[in-house]
Amino acid sequence: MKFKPVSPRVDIQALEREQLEFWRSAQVFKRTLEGRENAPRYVFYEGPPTANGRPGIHHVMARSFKDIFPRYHVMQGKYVLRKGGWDTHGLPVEIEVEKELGIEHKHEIEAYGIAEFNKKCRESVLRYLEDWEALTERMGFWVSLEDAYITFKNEYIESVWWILKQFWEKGLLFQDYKIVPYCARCGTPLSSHEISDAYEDVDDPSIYVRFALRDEPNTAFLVWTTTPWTLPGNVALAVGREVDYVLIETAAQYAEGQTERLILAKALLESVLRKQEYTVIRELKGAELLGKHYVPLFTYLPVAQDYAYVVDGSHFVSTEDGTGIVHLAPAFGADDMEVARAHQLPTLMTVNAEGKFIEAVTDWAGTWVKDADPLITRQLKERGILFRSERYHHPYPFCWRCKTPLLYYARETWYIRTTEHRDGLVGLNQTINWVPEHIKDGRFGMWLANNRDWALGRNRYWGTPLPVWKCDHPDSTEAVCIGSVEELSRYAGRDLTELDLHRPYVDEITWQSQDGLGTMRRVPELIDVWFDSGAMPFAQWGYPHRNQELFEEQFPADYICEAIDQTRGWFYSLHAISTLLMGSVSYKNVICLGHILDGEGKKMSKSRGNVVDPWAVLNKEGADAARWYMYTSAPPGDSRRFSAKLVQEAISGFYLTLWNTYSFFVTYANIDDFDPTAPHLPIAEREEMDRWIIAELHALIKRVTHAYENYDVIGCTRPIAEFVDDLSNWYLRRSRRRFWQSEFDTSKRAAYETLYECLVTVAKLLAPAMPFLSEALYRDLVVPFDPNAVDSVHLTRWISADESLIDEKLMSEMRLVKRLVSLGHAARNSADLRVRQPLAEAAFAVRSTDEAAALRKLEATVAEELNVKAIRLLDENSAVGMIRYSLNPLPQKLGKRLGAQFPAVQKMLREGDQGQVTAWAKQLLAGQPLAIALNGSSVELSADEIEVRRTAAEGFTVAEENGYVAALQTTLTETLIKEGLAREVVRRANTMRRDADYALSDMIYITYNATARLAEALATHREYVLSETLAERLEAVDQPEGDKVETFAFDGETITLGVRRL
RNA sequence: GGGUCAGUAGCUCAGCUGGUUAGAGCACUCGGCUGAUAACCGAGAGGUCGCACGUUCGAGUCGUGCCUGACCCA
Repeated sequence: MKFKPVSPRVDIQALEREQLEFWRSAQVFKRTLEGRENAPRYVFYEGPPTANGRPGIHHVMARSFKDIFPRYHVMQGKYVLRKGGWDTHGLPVEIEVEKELGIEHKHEIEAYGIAEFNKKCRESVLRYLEDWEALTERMGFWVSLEDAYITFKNEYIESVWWILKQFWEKGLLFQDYKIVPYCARCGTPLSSHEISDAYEDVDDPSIYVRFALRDEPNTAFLVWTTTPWTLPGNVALAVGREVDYVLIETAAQYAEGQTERLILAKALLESVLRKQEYTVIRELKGAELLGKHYVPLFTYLPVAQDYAYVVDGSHFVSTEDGTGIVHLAPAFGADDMEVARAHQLPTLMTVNAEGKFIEAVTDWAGTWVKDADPLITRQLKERGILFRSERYHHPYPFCWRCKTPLLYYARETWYIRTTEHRDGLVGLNQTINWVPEHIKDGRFGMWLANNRDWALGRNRYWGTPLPVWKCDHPDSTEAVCIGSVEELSRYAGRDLTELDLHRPYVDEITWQSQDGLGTMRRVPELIDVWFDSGAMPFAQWGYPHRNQELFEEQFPADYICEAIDQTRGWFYSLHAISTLLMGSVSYKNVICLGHILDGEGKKMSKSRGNVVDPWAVLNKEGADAARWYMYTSAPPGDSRRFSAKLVQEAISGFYLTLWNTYSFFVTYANIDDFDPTAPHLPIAEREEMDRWIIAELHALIKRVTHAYENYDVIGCTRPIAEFVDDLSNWYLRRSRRRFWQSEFDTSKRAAYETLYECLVTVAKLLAPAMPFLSEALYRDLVVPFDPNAVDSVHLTRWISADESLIDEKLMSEMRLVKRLVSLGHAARNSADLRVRQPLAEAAFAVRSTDEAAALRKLEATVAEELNVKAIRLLDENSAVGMIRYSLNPLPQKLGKRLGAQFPAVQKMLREGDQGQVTAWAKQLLAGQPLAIALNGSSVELSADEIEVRRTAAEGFTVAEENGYVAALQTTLTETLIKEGLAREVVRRANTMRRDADYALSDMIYITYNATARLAEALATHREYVLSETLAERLEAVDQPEGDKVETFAFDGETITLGVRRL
């Protein structure tokens, strides 16, 4: 039986499509579960994307990282369910539909009809589902999309309701009046997650205004604000109790004949008054100002309580900017509201839900508050209240979808009391394995430590309705939280199984309250979509109404992976819900990905036009290459650049090297009819080179396995590339002769077996990372030959390393040999002696007797690689004059011991005269300690504290590096020269073979006509030339002829060669 | 404005708890090798390790401050 022939040029697209076809027809993904029903579980949770946009290259990245560990654990024999999911609710969806419908305001939606609007949302949300499914399949991400959870499904919502009811019953779900970032256009508060990316630098008004003291003539508090529209809502001023203030007198006229007096923080005097002249009348502490009344600027609203006086705001009043006196409008600021509550100050709601002034604010009624700013400022100026008006450049939050400036605005909304479980959140986080690690105690840990209650309510349409029903009678406090459809049916008194659990249908469900006062109606709010996704461990199974056992075995997740922006998004919502509900983590390991940048390191964005189309990459470089690039280019948590060029480099550096090794193997194995199923030669009986690459192979298995167990993606991948480089460019290069020798002896067999084992093992190690190439290798190398083999590499078991084969000694010996060979090449290069010219001898100096032994053991490899007849060790005597010594005191040892004396010792040893250094060196090489005089005292230095290095003396053909030396015998004898000439001919003949497109095993007939010396060389080395060129005949003729005839001139000789296939 | 991470050769990245003269791959130049390779081997060129100060016998590594970028927050 033959291996399937492979071209040295791989068609990646064809290869990947073949594997996809195979996976599809053989249902390989499905079969990863079969027969494993009782196997240990490995649990992966899919963070649901929203399919109302096309997937981008960053999704390829996330999906690559999501895929690799489940695949590995499948190979470890685990049962790995991978349920997909789609996030379908929320404002982004609504905004898309609003755009389609040409709707700009919330009330238009109600006019359009909530039922119809939500229907559109539902249609829009899976619009690009097919793109997502196609991309997911093409890149080889194995996830079950056919039974993906969808957050708008009734079963899903019902689970979410159940969770909320648990919180309700524990008193964790509550309503409160709070200041929230509010989008007046969308008519809904935004959660802190949603205002994340929303700050933009803008110019706002910056005005200083006078608040005249009620009881002190000519005197005013100087107050600064960037939101003039909040002034009509002012009820108090705040100062810092300990802050130093000053009362000053300026030149300005407060009123006719009265000089103005102002109060402000001392620290801000200069920055506020600038060049204006003033006199300090008095200094005072903030405490002295408390309780002082001032004249309100506006009195649009009737106010019953006592207000307009100075209160203590020590914890938020700063003297960084402004005047140190802060104006308080409880309806429009969190600090403001807190203080107002403490002092029972009124909250003046001067602005309606659309962000416009209410009727009572007669001067600007109906005006959008931001538009009112200049109007208010002008009025204040006219009234002589304005002290100064400027512009202020600062970041201000905008609605992330509609770009309307957000208002901080008092709203009654729903919260989850996460703060009550802060310790649990923090403690459980400590048990999670975060990659990169710093997220645990950094971004995520600090967020948990400063936890705030989760603002849950949203005043919108397309989302999970908050399942709380309240009695509509003002005197009633009756309220109930519904945890299932069945429960709702009970209250409603009819079967609601078919009810769509969205607005407006759930809103239509009402019933008589128990207390008989009124009707139970659902509260208007929906919940934050983040709650939807955070509930997925439960809701994806419809728990607890359905699939209870399934939930239990699939909770918590072993592994999740998303980009870093999910820290306060999904990572948090998952963690918070499972902590509050179960007292458990919901994931044990998490990889937090950095963002993807373009080839220039710029952020990718549609507006910049630098977005990479994932299909362009998948259809050209292919999925494996894209995946490999993602895995190897940077640690997962770092942001990384992405371009087709970078992916291309990943291919040529690794993919093609591996492919070529594979193609080499197949080519020769087929010539020799190598049978991989025949009993293999025991490793111990194979050659040094075989045992070495096998040792490297098992060290690789160990390393990669360890990395997989520790979620170290770079460790899972980069070492494989290093191994393949060793395999191709050292093992194979040095072993080629064994493959093409004619006799099928033990050595040849061992070489085939070794290379075969390496390729098959690499295919398995590579399977989770490069699912396509590894599958192709496995299916061509193993499946046709082994009747017991499963048909997919992804169904094979992960190999474990055989420790007994990891011969560390041999590995370090080979490292040495490679290094010495490298030096030998360098020496040849400096002497201008090409490798085809054989030399009599190469001599090496090494650093220890162990190394000397290693060189002797592997000298054949060195000799062949360097094309020298003999290898010799340089000892101290034979190297006289060729080598210089230098001494290197080892800082790690001596630095510690000698401390401040070290530099002097270092100088003395390094810069001493050659005679002295040579004497010291010989003494140290003999293992004797040195005693050197330093500042009158003697310092003893032992042999292991100083490294003796040999360097090449000038004028010799030697090369040196780190104490290793290679020296060449450069004298050329006639014999060596003739051998060199023969080799020149061999190389040219072989080039002609290749140009003539002969098969590797074709025998040829060579005719030649050469100058005398060359002809002599060919006669002498006739056998050599015949065997090296696979020639049956080599004949001197007058007119060389054949399929190809060429004339060459080199080294003063000329030859005309003709080759003909026999 | 605060936090986290990053800043090392033209590009992509290694550099462990401070320790020798800072490395690799790609790209470039020159030379070699080639009966698998879009390879490979050798040499060359390319670095104020973001900047400054400090701790230390010794700092790419530790500390402080600053600059730049990304992300998260305000």
